[in-house]
Amino acid sequence: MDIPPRHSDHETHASCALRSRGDDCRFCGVRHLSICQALNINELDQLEKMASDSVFEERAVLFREEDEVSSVFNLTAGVARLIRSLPDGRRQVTGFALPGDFLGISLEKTWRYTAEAVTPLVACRFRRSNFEAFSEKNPHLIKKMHEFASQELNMAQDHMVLLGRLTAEEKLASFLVEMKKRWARVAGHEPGLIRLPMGRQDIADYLGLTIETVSRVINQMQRDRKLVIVPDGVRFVDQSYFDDLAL
Amino acid sequence: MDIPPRHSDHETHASCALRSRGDDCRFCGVRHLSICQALNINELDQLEKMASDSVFEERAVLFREEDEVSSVFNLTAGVARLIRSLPDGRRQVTGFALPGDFLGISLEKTWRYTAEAVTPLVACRFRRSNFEAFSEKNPHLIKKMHEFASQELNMAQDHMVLLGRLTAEEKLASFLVEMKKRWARVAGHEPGLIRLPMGRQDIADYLGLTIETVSRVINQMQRDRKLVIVPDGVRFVDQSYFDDLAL
DNA sequence: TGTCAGCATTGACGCAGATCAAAAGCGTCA
DNA sequence: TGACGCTTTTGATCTGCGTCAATGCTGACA
Repeated sequence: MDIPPRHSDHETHASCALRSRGDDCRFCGVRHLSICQALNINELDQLEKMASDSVFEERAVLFREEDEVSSVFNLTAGVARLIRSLPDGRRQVTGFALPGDFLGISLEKTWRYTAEAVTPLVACRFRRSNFEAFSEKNPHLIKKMHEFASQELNMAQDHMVLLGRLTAEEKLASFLVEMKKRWARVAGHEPGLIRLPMGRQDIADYLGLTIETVSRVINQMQRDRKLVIVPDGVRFVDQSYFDDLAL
Repeated sequence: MDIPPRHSDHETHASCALRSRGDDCRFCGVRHLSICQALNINELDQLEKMASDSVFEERAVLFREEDEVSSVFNLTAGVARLIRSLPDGRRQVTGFALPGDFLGISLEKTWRYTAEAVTPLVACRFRRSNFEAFSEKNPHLIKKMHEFASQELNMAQDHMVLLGRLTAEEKLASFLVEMKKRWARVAGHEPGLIRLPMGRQDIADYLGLTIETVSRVINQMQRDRKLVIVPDGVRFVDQSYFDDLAL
């Protein structure tokens, strides 16, 4: 796969999501979002020596549920879906990983979910053994990882409320508001366009709905002039409608 | 509230669930289950000096969502429900805390859920500031807390699958199997009786169902000779039925 | 420029579980 | 012992979302 060159005209455009570490952590575009924020320049240098950039094309599998955790990843560009599957094929997307997100926070031996690239994707990769040894020597990195895990736990609990108690309309509204906030964090400002690189099926599996219901609800929102559907995302027309409905 | 005396005849009986630390962490009945397992005798001594036993009666609130985290808790006896509420009164029980569980693992400033005693309850209580200072000096405690948080994150992800993708019957089966496993861990052996100290409404709010559906499904299971309903719990008759259905 | 494959959308219909309502247990206390 | 309050159970009915099926859209490639 070819990595397109960097652009600066539009931070949130798909082709620009591919920013890599560029072999120097000091200039990493997602450092301030990632666990690396816990490290000083020296530690960053050390960590950098263990890192390698990994590139995945769309649909590529980063790792599978039950696989041994041989590497951990710091996402620098692109989007991944995190999936738990049932034996009969039912799927639950437990989350979407965005730039700055860390995969392997739990330091367990085997992965508990599958990660697949939703878009072309770049990740800063560490061998698990190296990373664990490094974190062992840097307690404030562990602390930071714990903070990240706590944050994830919060999001997981929010998601339980969504799955257990919200209507289809509320689920969609919450999802769109969540994506808006998360992209804002990545871009550093509120985006006009809410990028939705994942397909309707992924959204359905994230929200505990069917693809038909997702489609119906979003299109109804468009008919009701709450949003407009654009290629690769949506644009809010009536922000307060979403604020009122979202979790 | 009076704390009934200790019994030894039946570990899982309600009245015996009230075992406290007894002012000496070394003899704590839940040490091997709790984060304290990370500590050696010296550290345990130090921590003990900061601990105080807190007793809550049934229905008492340990803390509320949004409250400042002034204390953290190590549950030594009893059961608590952890609740997130929506403005309109809808509730999601995000979990049940059993002896050995730690409340406040995330070290955040405010609680993200409400905790209420389902049964009379004893918890080992630490002032947050003390506990945080202590953990700062004991990296392996942080590591252990991170392990516990990771474990919770796993359970949360399991629960997302349950909420998003399982049928009512599968949800109930999964819940009962989960409670059986958790009580087994606390008791140190597989209990014949699966204690369910929480009411039907709590179970419904945990599983994303209504109380009527919970009641119907459990009673149907009894009619189908899969289990028998007894005071304060259930007893499996057809274990393989549950193993097949559960997540 | 046409064909094809993979989504997404739309419509008709069905059903699992919600809602509404009533009755039955069951522990507490006078 | 009986009355009260709370929880659970059961029944009847409704409905939000799933299921099934067809059609439309878009981008890739010949």
